[in-house]
Amino acid sequence: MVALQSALEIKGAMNLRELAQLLNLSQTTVSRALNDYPEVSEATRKKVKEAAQRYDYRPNARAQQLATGRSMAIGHVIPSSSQHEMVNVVFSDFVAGASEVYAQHGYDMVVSMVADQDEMQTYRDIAQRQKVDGIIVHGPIQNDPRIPLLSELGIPFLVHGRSTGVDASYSWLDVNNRRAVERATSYLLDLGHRRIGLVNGFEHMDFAARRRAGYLSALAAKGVPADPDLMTSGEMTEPNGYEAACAMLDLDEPVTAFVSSSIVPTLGIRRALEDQGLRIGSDVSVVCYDDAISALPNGGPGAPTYTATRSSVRDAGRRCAEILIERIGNPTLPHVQELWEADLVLGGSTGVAATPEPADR
Amino acid sequence: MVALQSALEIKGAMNLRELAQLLNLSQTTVSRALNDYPEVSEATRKKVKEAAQRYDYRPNARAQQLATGRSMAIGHVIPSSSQHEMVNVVFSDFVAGASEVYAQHGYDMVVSMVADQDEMQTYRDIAQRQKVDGIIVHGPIQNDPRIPLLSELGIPFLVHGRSTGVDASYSWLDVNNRRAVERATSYLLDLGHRRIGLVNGFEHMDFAARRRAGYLSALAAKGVPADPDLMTSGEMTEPNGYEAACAMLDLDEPVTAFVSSSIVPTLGIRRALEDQGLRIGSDVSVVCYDDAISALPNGGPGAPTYTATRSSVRDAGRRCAEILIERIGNPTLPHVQELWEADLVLGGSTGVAATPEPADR
DNA sequence: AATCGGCCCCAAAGCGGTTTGGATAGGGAA
DNA sequence: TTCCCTATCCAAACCGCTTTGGGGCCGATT
Repeated sequence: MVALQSALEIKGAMNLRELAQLLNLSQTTVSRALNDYPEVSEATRKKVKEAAQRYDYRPNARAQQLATGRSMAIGHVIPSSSQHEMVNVVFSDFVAGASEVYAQHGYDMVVSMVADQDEMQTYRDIAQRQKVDGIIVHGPIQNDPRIPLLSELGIPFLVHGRSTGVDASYSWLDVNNRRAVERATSYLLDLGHRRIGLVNGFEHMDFAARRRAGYLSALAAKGVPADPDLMTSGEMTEPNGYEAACAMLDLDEPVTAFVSSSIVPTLGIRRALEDQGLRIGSDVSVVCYDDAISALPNGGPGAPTYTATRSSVRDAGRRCAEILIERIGNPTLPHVQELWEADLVLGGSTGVAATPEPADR
Repeated sequence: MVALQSALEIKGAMNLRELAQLLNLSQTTVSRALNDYPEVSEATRKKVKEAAQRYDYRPNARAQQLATGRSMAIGHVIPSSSQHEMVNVVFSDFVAGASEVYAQHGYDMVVSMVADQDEMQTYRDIAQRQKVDGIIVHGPIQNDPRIPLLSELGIPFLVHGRSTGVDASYSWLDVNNRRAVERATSYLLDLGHRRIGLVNGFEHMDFAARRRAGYLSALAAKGVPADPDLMTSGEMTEPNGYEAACAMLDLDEPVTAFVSSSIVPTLGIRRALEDQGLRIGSDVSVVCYDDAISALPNGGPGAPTYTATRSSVRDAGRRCAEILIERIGNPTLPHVQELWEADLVLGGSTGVAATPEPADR
């Protein structure tokens, strides 16, 4: 006893065998007592749990994982190409939501950021080496090869977003990006705007392509021709928003309104407008896609709230985690496909078009 | 052979025993061949590696972890209290840097976001259950209890930042926050500013306390009294920057310059200045602490580059990962303590004080 | 020819849990 | 009293890999 005590002090950790020995019980019984199996008497269970508490016994996770066949971890692979798109700001809020749910269910989150060319290999590795029990796929592109790969590998996964062009059925959670931007654009058209600039993310990304489609569809519905000069796509950064806005404001027929893909490039758009002495809302309207990021909220004290299509990426993270955990528990469940509608929140950044005359060149 | 083939197709994965059987070799030999042990002939090694390749064999990570006693993973625990401080923007860039290095060394990154009251338990759990081989401590506060805890648990760890008040020696990497802000403040004083506002993060965070100390020290050196009205601390968000700036601009003796803790609140400061029709650089000077965040770079096309103390948080992430991995390899190494100096980059956001008269009340 | 030392390879024992297939004892039914 | 059943516990197998401690085999040494 004393020997064990001091061994404990030295080792700092204790294993099941030692604990069982200490209690004069078998490992089986101790394990069952701790895991609330019924074939242990209440008296014994109590004794065991008390001892576990006193000696601060915690089962070795690695051994547990091997024995149970579960890793109790969920993988997030982030391609480094989409670092600017994903990693910053948006991704971290998503992760915050997801990990909340993971913690509740005892899951860990393993994040790999990986170079593009290694990406498929990384998925293979993660799945076949059984590092995780499930995977969340971020930033799907059109015809995303990761989806058939993961289906083939047979590991539960969930796509945050969707991938047009992928035939197979899979689980996903997406915001209706097309509809959101369609409504935003429509709204601007209703206000009389005819020169509406789209500051989009990279359009090989599925969400960006859908947003573009929504933009075009709204224009088409009102019979307004699309103008390539009014559509840009690129990294969703502040400087990119600025440059795009400058270019569109310098056109012969400048834009009178913007649809922006995120609050971050919108900061750049605002800066461009200020440079030209234009006022948001009255001179030029801006609608942005608002992911409800905590560090950069839309609105707040004294801030002009942007008219925005809003959908919380943190909530999405939470829900994605829930769905995936459920699928891990029962992989034969039919695929979950959730399409969220974004709110269109009216703010002070939009107003009727200043010069309604369509300026016949 | 044919039977094994089809079994492979069904299972999707193959284990060492099966591979060994297929090759008419023992598991020992196969394992040694794959892991480049010398006691295997080149011919055999070649055969084994080819077979492994052909059957796409990958060792089960869980079994490997149990057998080797290493998890090949590094833990990051982020207290949810500092979500706004850490998780967003800054944290994700740090992680991007770190995971680059992890990938090179075959380590995985496990991230836990956890409620404050559970934090210590989480560390205990992670360490004793051996989920990871090392831990990076984020957002140290003054007298941070995590440091003695982790020392006691005997798991290699590295603090990003430092913790004043902790006696024991430990490994850390920090930026000289005090010096950086001291220099920034000094610079503003040299330009003739006497009413300099400090928009700081929460000052129980160690880095924020040090920055305040640097601010105060610069004032003291020039004999300028500190004014509590000119010092705020809080979340490093846009709205907070705005509110702090507004309050300081509304004082009887308003500020003529700001020292800001991050690019994010600086966005709010800029907004406050615009509201009052004040121009950055000429009317009011701003120096900010720039973590070189990719989505919100300082400067860029057409952007006024802020005068800033700059230090890349992504580089810090990279270096932290390197140090920790080294410590994991050899835990008896003396503690590494790296203090980085931040650059003071001059930009367009600072200028001589507009009204040099100290306004004797 | 007998011994020795490398070189290759193998069987088996871990790693630290969970889970299977009994064994034992005590209580109730016949 | 005898028999059976249930409640409780245990020894051993197992998860899939690494690593220890040999054991042949072969050419070289004496």
